[in-house]
Amino acid sequence: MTAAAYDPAAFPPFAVTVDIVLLRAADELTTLVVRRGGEPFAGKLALPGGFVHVDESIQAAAERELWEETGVRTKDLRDIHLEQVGTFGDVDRDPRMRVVSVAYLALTPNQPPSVAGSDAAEAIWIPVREALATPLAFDHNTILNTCVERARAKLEYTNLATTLAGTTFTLADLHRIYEVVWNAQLDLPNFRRKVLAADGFIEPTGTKRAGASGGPAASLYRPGKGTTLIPPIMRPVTPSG
Amino acid sequence: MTAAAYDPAAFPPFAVTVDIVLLRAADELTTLVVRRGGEPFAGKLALPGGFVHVDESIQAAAERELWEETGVRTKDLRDIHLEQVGTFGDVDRDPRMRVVSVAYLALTPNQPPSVAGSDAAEAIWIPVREALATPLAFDHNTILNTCVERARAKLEYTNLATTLAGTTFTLADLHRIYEVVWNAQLDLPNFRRKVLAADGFIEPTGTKRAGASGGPAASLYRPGKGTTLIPPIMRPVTPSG
DNA sequence: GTAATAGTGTCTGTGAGACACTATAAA
DNA sequence: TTTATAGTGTCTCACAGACACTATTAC
Repeated sequence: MTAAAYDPAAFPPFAVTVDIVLLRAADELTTLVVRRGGEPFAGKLALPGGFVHVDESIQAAAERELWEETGVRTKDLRDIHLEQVGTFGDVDRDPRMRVVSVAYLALTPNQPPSVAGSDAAEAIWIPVREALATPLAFDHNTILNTCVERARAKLEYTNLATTLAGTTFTLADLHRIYEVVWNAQLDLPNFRRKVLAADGFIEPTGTKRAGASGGPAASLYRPGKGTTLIPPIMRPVTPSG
Repeated sequence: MTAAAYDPAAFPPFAVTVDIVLLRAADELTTLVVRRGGEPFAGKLALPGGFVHVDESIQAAAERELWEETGVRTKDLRDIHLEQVGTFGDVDRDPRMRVVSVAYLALTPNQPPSVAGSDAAEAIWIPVREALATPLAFDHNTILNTCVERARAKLEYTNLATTLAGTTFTLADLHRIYEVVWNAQLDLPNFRRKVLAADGFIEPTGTKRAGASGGPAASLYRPGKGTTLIPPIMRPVTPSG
């Protein structure tokens, strides 16, 4: 990084974009994609995203795009999770010019806010399984796969699952989220004990919520103050996801 | 990411760089820095790095810079570890223009290859502890800290430590590396059993190496085929690093 | 011999997983 | 009453950590 290299005429013309993998835990793990109008990859599904402005940080660009394209604001719902996952910069990933894309993982509760942004009319929720089986635009299959794997891994040792659960939730809700994201079965009694034993993971609200089809009302919890889970909740070996 | 946004006149002028955090486990965890000649931050220490060329991938740029600035080739020594950690893109991180930097973590054995690259004359190995206590150029303190934390975390559940150990090593060598990187004490007998029980972590070479000051000759091992450690080797709680 | 290191044995506490069981409420 | 869910109890196995102990080599 010598001073000479900073000659404005010398540096190569790069464009920098952000791409957002927004996930929610419906009946299965689901992500938001948009259908592309123009070339290249016209008609193909793509991750929501866009250019980083010259006067905003990359993180700010990710927040802005999340809002513009999906209607999700990071300030909503006691802070949506938005996390940088990696940067994808192969030479030919965009056929028209050199574009470096920074991928972000975003998580939202299963009751997503109204999708009302400017580009959001094109937004479609589809199962991750289905999206990965479809050829997406650019290298978005790789990006999606990387972000989903990150999300799965972080459920083990962080309280990220509470972001997918919302402001209040039952232990059965949280259990379902783990099963959906990991596509695995977890013993509910053991899960309860583990979660309750993990310091700072969740806090009791003192209220209860009646179930839909019989059974006692379940205690409601809210996310705890902690962020790392000690001990972690480990994925079953050989997950089928 | 609409087609109109691709107007060559419209996209903002970004420069993209890579910065390398190269670590080795000497008496303590040590990193390679360079002293800056020109402004800004003239005379300050900085991470080695440089511009991504327009015709090379970001990963390729990281490999090239690692070679040019530190003399380390990823092909050497059964593949030096080189891994993308994160991208730093605050608006004012470079006072002259908008520069987005992709940070890479590189690990090398304690016998570093001859530092013989073009810019390598300026390269200095200093303890990470010391580097973090020094104001480095740009946001390199943040980058260094992030990369070191990544390295520490990955020792838990990957065989990354073997990259710091070299082609052959004793269990005592590997033990020392964990203690140095984590700045913690680990019970050697238990460490031995854990490492030997982890499938694919290390393989016996069948040879032995005599110690420096007494004691029986120690068995030599080489890195195993596996990459993930099951079960993981957990850091002691409240590490002092 | 003494000192240092390689390597083994063994005990204890904790936690993961399996699963039986009780309690409560809707239909 | 039946069915579904909330929540508890308990047993077993595996492993982490502590630490005593033996074996081998340099000096």
